[in-house]
Amino acid sequence: MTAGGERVLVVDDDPPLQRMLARTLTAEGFSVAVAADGGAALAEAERSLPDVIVLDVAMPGMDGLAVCRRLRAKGMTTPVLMLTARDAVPDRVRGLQAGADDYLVKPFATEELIARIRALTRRGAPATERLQFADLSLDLSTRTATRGGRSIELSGRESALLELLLRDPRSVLTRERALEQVWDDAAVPNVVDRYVGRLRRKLGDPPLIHTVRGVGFMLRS
Amino acid sequence: MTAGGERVLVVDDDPPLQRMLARTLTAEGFSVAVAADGGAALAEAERSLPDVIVLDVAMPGMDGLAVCRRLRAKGMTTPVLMLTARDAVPDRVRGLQAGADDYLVKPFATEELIARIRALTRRGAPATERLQFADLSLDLSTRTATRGGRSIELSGRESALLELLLRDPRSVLTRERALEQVWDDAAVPNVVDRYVGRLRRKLGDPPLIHTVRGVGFMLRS
DNA sequence: AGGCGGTGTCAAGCTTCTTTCAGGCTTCGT
DNA sequence: ACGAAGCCTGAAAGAAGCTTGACACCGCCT
Repeated sequence: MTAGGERVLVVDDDPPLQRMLARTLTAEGFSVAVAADGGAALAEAERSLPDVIVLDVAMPGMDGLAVCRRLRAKGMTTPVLMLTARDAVPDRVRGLQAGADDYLVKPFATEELIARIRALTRRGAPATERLQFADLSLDLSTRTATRGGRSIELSGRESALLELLLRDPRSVLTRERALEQVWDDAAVPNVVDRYVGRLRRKLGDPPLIHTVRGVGFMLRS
Repeated sequence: MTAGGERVLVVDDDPPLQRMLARTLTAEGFSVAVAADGGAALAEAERSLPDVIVLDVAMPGMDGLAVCRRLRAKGMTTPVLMLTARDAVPDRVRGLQAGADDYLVKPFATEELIARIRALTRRGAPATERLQFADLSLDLSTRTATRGGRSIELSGRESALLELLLRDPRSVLTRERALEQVWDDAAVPNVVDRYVGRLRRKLGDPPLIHTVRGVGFMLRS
């Protein structure tokens, strides 16, 4: 919305489509970066922290679903718009479950693509780098938490979980939601407890992460 | 699913579809309210602050687009999922421009509806459900009561029982009703007394829970 | 190869919650 | 004032759920 326009990362392995998207989006005032495969996409997403990612499902190597899961696992919540050639419902569902925020079937009208990107940037948290609560803060780009001046290195999962807690302090994070957001659906629920434990130890006293028995965990002073 | 499921407002003028949606969503753990036209939808949305609104585009009187615009004009940012029978792109674009967050074309797979609702509820600020009476309030999602600024952690049963009292203050809650609502039918009636006792102790003075001898208990200042 | 950090699994130990019982206490009717 | 009925609460057993140490596995770097 500001002078430079929102930054969009386009991930697609098809050069003509890349060019088309880049041109269209630029013309609409977005500033566009392009990545041609999953690995490049992850690297670029972490480096430049775009406002939206437009992600093709079908790619050689790591496909769009995997890229999206990896992003979420790293704790990135950047809105993802998934592009696919297939229209079968199970695929659409899988896309959303992988953590995508929206879904568009090829071929699409460019107007619609733009409207959807706008909808995502409008509602998405503006790619905040830093989350805070009480004397705790978390820098997502470096995965470093700070508590009372002391800085604490976190692993990917630890940071993703803490982020989830920080995005909604004083409200309960259920195991289900944590599993869904931070892990791929196949993990055993206990893994959440395990990581909560690690975070508690790392974050020190007084405790900030509270258990709500039978429900989940919560951040509160 | 989760203990305090997300609240969904379904707006549709077609009773069979209403029923279908209500049943499906309830089964998935959402708590569902239904409105049959635009006016009712706006009123209900303001009253109950749902977590997501599922909105049919085609309705007599005020249509879905208008409802959505009115919501946004009032400053409500509740995520809106628009339902439509038409698949033409211009309509989809108009929906998103009216401020909808997502769009689904009828007929749709219920799985997909659910996946999309989940994707939307993941972001929105969780309008927490809060019950109040006198200087006492209760947040169901965190099971925390507040009395005169002092916050009090409650266990599952304690919170459920207090909820029941708070939903109907100044009217008598019989043991039978409490057993029926909070316990499975097999418990001995004395459990209720036991829990009333605990609540009284936790909530402190002056007492709010009064005994109505031979009948049950009541909330009153 | 070997070491290392990060991750996922399991099971035992521990804490907290729930329920029951029984005896003391209060209230009500006579 | 007395007895009966009903209410309240301490103690303790049992259940449910959380926490944590130990360990296996993986990918990565040396």
